[in-house]
Amino acid sequence: MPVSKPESCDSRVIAHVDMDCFYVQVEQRKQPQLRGLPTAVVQYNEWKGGALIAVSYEARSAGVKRSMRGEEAKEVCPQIQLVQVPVARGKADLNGYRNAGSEVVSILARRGRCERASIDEVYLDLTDAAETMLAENPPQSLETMDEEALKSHILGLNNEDGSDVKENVRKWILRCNADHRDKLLACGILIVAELRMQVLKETEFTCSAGIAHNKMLAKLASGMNKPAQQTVVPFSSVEGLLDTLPVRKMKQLGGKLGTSLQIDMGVNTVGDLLQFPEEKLQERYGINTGTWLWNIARGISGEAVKGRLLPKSHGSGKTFPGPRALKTVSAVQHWLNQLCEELSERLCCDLDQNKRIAHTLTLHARAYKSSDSDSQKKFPSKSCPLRYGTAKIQEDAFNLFQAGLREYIGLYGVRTQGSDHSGWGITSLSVSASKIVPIPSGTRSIAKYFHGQSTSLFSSMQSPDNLNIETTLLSPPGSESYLEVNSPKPKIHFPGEESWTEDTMPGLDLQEQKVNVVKDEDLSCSLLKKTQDGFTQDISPLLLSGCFEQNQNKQQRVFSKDESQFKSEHREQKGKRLKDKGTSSILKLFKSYNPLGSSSSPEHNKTVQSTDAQLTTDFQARCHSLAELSDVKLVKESPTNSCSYSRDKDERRREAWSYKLDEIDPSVIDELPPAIQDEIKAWMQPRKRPNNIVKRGSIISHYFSPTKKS
DNA sequence: ACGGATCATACA
DNA sequence: TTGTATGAT
Repeated sequence: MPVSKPESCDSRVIAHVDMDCFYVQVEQRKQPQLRGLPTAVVQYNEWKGGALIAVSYEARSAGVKRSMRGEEAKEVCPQIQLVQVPVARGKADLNGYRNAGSEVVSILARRGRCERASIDEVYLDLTDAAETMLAENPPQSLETMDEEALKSHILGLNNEDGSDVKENVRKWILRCNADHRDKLLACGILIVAELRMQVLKETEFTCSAGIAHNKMLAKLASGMNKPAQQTVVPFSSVEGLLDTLPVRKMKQLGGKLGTSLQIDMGVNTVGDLLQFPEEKLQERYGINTGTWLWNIARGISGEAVKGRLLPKSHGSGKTFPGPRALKTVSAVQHWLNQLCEELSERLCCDLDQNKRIAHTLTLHARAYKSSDSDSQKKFPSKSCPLRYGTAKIQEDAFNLFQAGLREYIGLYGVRTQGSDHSGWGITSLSVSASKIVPIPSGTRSIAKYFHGQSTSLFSSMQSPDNLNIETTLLSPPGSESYLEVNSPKPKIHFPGEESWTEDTMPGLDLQEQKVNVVKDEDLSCSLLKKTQDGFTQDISPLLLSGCFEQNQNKQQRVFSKDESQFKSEHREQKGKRLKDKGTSSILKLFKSYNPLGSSSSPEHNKTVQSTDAQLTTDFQARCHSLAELSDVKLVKESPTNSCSYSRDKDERRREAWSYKLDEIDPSVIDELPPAIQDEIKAWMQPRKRPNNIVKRGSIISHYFSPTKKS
């Protein structure tokens, strides 16, 4: 599982920053009267007071532990304040925590490459910042030092009794005779201390950090002194640290691999690993894992800090434990609809804020069958191309579920028809969106060029007639749904499944179907909200014009053209772009290259036909997605969920932009038609000069301000 | 048949 | 590529 990578440089400065009981802090910021009190965040209050998912340090002192139930926590600590996770659509809603995590990331990313490792953790590569500081402003020259830096814990620094600990730390940091690596770490201490103070000042959240020469050690260190402290691992203390460290404390060794090391190899501490030759470990655990084990025993870990501030996938899921297992297909459909609503909303947020499009929709489910205890894991996950629009995602997810169900039932050769429903149930459902890529850079500016903003579009699109056109496509509940469910036109093909018919499609009991009405208020992109609020509409033109066009004349679509047609059409559009104001010429362009054709066709194949050698599949995929985007349904916004940050919205958006722009893959541009390339290059020109983020932001806002033309 | 909901990554 | 398994928080 773990893979060893060559150590790129043995004196990197890596930090791991971990928020302290993050969910609790988020809730305490919302309710400041909870600060300082023993507090826990709990979800699903129905059963035994709900499960604790975050516990404040005051509560921990009182003996409250994570994965206690709420009632249990009350027994141990009667004064404990239990705060429930927000619920939306009948499930836990973590958006508040995600957004709070984004606030933190945007601060921590200021001094070096930043990798968002989870909702409340990041890795930082501060090597460059530390080297720069060492060259220009070495710690030795410091006359004052932040209190926060002085509170650092430095592993291996012996604190003799009676000696002033902070004074020792100060001396260690200022030490002139330190080797280069220690000096770099000293700079890291100062940088991280400053970052943590900025986080506290700007978000009111405390965090802990580890500072070391690689990710593994930094991660290890960040957990050693919590909360609100930082720990440093100098090179000289690595051996002693690992020697007595239980293997399961090491990241990646907390599961089966760690257990195997203990049981099969008698390895209890990381130090115990040292006695095994590399070949022995490779022989037992494979070449990659073996090498990795041999390296980590020596404190070697070459894993790079990835520059990634955003998640690579979005998922929405829910479990239905035991008695709450879903027993009817329409119950499954109902919950799938809820999950897909949430997913769709988050995809819209991502598109709005980060200009990214997801390409793959995946459904995962778990099922149990009472007779077979092992049947839990076997429900297959299925995926398909992702089409934007809540109703489409719902439709596709449901089809994926049915496909999985057929396979699952086939696997067990079950043929229950109605009678034997009691042994069956779906115990978990989740939908996720992956393969998220940035929108090709030039497209937006070009689309913007083609149509000026038209605020009037909004009102027309929000008129009731334009809403819920697609909801009728969803099979209605009740008996009709039954038929639909049990003899579906297989929209997704699975090998070896051709022979299945409705006779062998028994499925779950349906007699107790509860009507699940597709709600009229759907959730929409915040881009609508923002524009209504008078905020910038910077990404709107492409989307809105696409939606507008779809609503105007849905049938008008063009399929399969070759590249010459693609190009000539582009030239044509470019020639008369002024006349095209209000229609989405660029979108037509992209649609014409949608290899899957119109989404109104129920058939979407799993395999993309890449017969067209002119364009790379990557570009085709992007065209496809852009075409699909035009089908986004526009509807009213739910008041419960806004995906914008709570503060400094505009500023953060701009920050997100400068980050994204840096990430544009130049090769993408090369794949565009020459004429478009020119436009993009002209557009990208100015931002090459400044290396300063503030300056860059202003340039970007110049180019993207809705009031100016590019 | 509860540690729930999300994420990431390696491997076949 | 898709689906599975593992691991972490």
